[in-house]
Amino acid sequence: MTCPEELDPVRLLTPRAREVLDAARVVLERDGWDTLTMRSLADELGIAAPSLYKHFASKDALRTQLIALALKEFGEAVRPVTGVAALVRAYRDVAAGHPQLYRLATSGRLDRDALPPGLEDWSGSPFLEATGDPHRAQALWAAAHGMVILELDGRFPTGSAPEATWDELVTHFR
Amino acid sequence: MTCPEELDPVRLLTPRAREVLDAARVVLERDGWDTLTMRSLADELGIAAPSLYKHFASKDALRTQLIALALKEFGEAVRPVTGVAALVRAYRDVAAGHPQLYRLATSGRLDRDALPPGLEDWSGSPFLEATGDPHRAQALWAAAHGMVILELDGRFPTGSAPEATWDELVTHFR
DNA sequence: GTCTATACAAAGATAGAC
DNA sequence: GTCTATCTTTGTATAGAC
Repeated sequence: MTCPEELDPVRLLTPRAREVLDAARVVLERDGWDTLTMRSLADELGIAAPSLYKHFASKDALRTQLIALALKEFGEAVRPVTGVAALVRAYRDVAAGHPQLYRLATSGRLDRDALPPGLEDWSGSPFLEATGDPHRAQALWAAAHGMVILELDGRFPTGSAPEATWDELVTHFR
Repeated sequence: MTCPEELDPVRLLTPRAREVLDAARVVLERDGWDTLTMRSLADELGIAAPSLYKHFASKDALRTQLIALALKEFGEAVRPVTGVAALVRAYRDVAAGHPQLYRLATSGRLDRDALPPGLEDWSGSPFLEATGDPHRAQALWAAAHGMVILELDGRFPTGSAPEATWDELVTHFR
């Protein structure tokens, strides 16, 4: 289930810029955002660092594109499912599959003006559809995010949250 | 309600090191961790940056002390309350009162070997007491953390989570 | 415990040629 | 679109005197 054409953040990029973006994802997942440098990204592509500035004006512009791409893909990943339990399961899985991208897209302030208008809402709308109520949707999303991010950061004493904890969460919202 | 003496991370610091730590909190809340530098911290104290290394071996050592201090203080803040609703309320309030310290203490990996043994568990134990079950406690903590961190980061469309969303969360766990 | 001076490293970004 | 060369800034940390 793909996102509407007008929300697709990649649609205005040149082919080469998309290649750069793809390489950035690889480096991001390998190293994390803080240690992704314009140099390491250039190395991944086999070019010199200054060449990147022909495709993205700054590292921050690249970051914005990655976040927009994440909103699109995460939204697409959870959209096909039905019901709270399946939604939470899909949300957890897609985050676990792209941990650094998830972290980048969901942590810290968000520069909404730099995103395609409507993309953020579209990305979160599956929670509204699954719960049928805005506040319930927000609470479920926040709870799922809390579980995911604590699990990614290894914050649960056992190392990762037991299935029983996830089950507990789903039960409360069903 | 204070934490047990043997868990207090400050107990081994010199008086001057505590002053440095206090100044670090001020700078942290003002600027955030990423832009807290040894120079800005020294400026706050009115001394030269290299002088700080007489009190803390590295910036990372300072970070560890701040995190330990946060676990202690957050644990103390929520301990006196009784019941899920009051716990969640207290948790939200203490985080909102020290947003940067909360972020530092709860985001990213945690170097558990550098903390006083037992402090992390002690800090989280109010959730166990309020719910009476380990998985339920974990789920409630994760949900509360998700709400708090998304609120601190301005991730809810309205800017902060509506009271109705917090109420929704509490209702599910009561 | 504080200072000055300085080393050392890393990162973002620009200029201008090809 | 890519290169080389370079600028500029910033930050952690050490050495050694006072």
